[in-house]
Amino acid sequence: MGVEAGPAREPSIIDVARRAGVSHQTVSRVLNGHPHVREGTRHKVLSAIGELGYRPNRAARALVTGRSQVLGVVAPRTTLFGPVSLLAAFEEQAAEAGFTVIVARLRTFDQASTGNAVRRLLDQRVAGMAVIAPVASAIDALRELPSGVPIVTVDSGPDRLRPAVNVDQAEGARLATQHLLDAGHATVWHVSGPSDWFDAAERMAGWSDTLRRAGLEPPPVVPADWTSAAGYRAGQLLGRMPEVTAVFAANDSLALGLLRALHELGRSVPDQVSVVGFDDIPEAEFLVPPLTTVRQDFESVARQGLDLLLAQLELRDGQESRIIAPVLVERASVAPPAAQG
Amino acid sequence: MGVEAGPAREPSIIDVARRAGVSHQTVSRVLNGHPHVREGTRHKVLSAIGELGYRPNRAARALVTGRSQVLGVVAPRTTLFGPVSLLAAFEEQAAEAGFTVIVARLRTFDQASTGNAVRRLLDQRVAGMAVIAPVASAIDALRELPSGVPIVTVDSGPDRLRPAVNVDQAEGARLATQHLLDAGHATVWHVSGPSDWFDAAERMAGWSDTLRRAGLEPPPVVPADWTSAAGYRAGQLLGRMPEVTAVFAANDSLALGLLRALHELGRSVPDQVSVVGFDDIPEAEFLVPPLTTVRQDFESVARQGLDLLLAQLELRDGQESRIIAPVLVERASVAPPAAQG
DNA sequence: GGCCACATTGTTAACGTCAATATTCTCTGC
DNA sequence: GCAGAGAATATTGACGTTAACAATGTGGCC
Repeated sequence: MGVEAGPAREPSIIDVARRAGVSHQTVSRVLNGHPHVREGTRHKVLSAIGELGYRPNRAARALVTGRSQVLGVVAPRTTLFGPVSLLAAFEEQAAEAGFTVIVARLRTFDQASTGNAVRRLLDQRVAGMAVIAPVASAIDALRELPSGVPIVTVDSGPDRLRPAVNVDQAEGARLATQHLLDAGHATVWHVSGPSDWFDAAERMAGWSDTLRRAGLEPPPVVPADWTSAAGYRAGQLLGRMPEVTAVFAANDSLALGLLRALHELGRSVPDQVSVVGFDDIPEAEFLVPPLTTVRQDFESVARQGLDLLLAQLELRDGQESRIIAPVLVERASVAPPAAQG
Repeated sequence: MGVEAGPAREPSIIDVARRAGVSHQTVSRVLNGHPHVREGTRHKVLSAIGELGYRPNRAARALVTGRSQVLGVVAPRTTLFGPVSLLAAFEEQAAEAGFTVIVARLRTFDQASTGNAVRRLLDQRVAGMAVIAPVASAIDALRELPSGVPIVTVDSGPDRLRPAVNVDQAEGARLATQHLLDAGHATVWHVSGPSDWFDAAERMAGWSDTLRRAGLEPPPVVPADWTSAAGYRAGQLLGRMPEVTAVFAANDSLALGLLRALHELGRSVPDQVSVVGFDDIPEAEFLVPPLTTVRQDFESVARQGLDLLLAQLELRDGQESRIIAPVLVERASVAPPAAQG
């Protein structure tokens, strides 16, 4: 049957054309769903493709069209629940929309690393970029960069220059703080995230605004980072202050460390101290006590971010920034303050 | 100065050549570090590259060479600490080695989804693939697939057919179990992960082997998945059994749920019940009590996995499977059994 | 039955790069 | 100062695809 024993080159559009008895351009038309292909012809081509196990060469396609079906994502190199969830959701949804995703990981958010990450993605000729860089300096670095491609910032704070998708962090903080006030607490203390993170700043702002709006002067913030260790230290501090009856922790890991410190100090939660976290990590429900917290819908953030990016790519409408509302998840770590302060 | 107002086409190797006053092939030689380029020429080319902001077109390069600097990873679509850490480490190290990584996420591990994921990566003409699919069925699916490219399985169990990198899960379980026995417990109970996961099976095997080697018949396994919810349910069961004084949980999330249940049942940890987890999630140290657990070095797993893959790509030595030893992290959740059982 | 419109197919020329093959320098040795 | 051997550079031709354009077929209408 004239079988050549070649070095197993992958079949090309030409091989398919030969087998189907048409020109390679007709194959291309079938591949790209162009009109004006007779049904019988289309069928012949399709079966040739099947028999040969042909798969289009994306490099060749990208070369000739100058476009790629690749999206880049800049994401922090961390195992924090928020960024991880968001990234996974974005990757999954981009794949469903037919895009390939490449990720540039960021260990630090300084100008140089951010610039390098973006350049790496640009080197890959990505069609567009989503930036998950929840730190102001990283977003600033973007400003300096000659982009050339559409960029969306996701969960990285509002941006006057680019479309952005964000969870309303301040609103989440408001929900948490107000919930504690509504339970009857005289005021609410706050253990904050690292101050250069946008979410941390917004949560802090939402917290203090809520207090002020209730006619209260916010107590001093306990600064921390996102770790349980920092939460533990904060708890050792706050737990020794009898006037502290309600604490809003900037995320669930902090709250977890806080709970441990309060426990060690013999301060019962929620009887003596109420605690609210942020994120709703899968473990939150099973802490002692089950943690009241604020949930962010990362699926939705990812979907909106992708949609925003695609809107830019396709030059269609819907390029305005979007805000996602968080939601309070009530569990057992909040109660009215004990009668005797 | 003869500036053309074109549609801002990206500069090509030809533009660089023109600017440097050499042929495009010379530019190519400089780009690829070939010998026989005069120092002065190299310098001219390099500055032309800088002035033009030229970046090589990878699509063109991939097209002509038939190779790509892209690695594919199949990874579960989850926020579990283990897979997430491993994936992040692999991505980072691959990037350092000059490779681009694309990830195919797996929601379920059945033959069909695994096949699709692999095919998606193959469509992208990846040079090699790392598979993080800690479930037997997924690894089986690989066997059916015409690969064409080197594949390494990582943290997915030993594989007779392919090189693999794994943490010695059984050894980790042995460390945990033996540690509890050494503390004086009569036996050790086990809350297992989902039985189709390789790690879960190995940890169970390591646990029961250790008991048998100590002359003990393993008590019934409490089956669970990886979630805190399942750990909580297991704890409600085990906590009611006075003879249970030591529990090895297949991961830290399970242990966390377990701790809550024990706490609710008034069983003190570690005074009445000792608990050991697995993974050493960042929160483990701040649970009540701080959790003794087994740490896996995912950085190292990723490094070995990448190295194994590159060894195959470059047809060099070092293609044998590798095993990474886990390590016991002692904290406060283990103590000798109470005097009165 | 001839002509026109349009549907269908084919042909040719890029896209940017590297490999293979020429060509032109630049020495070295005598 | 000329041959010959390399070194250094240039020229040409793929790679697999799509776009632009050219060519052919097909039917309807008068």
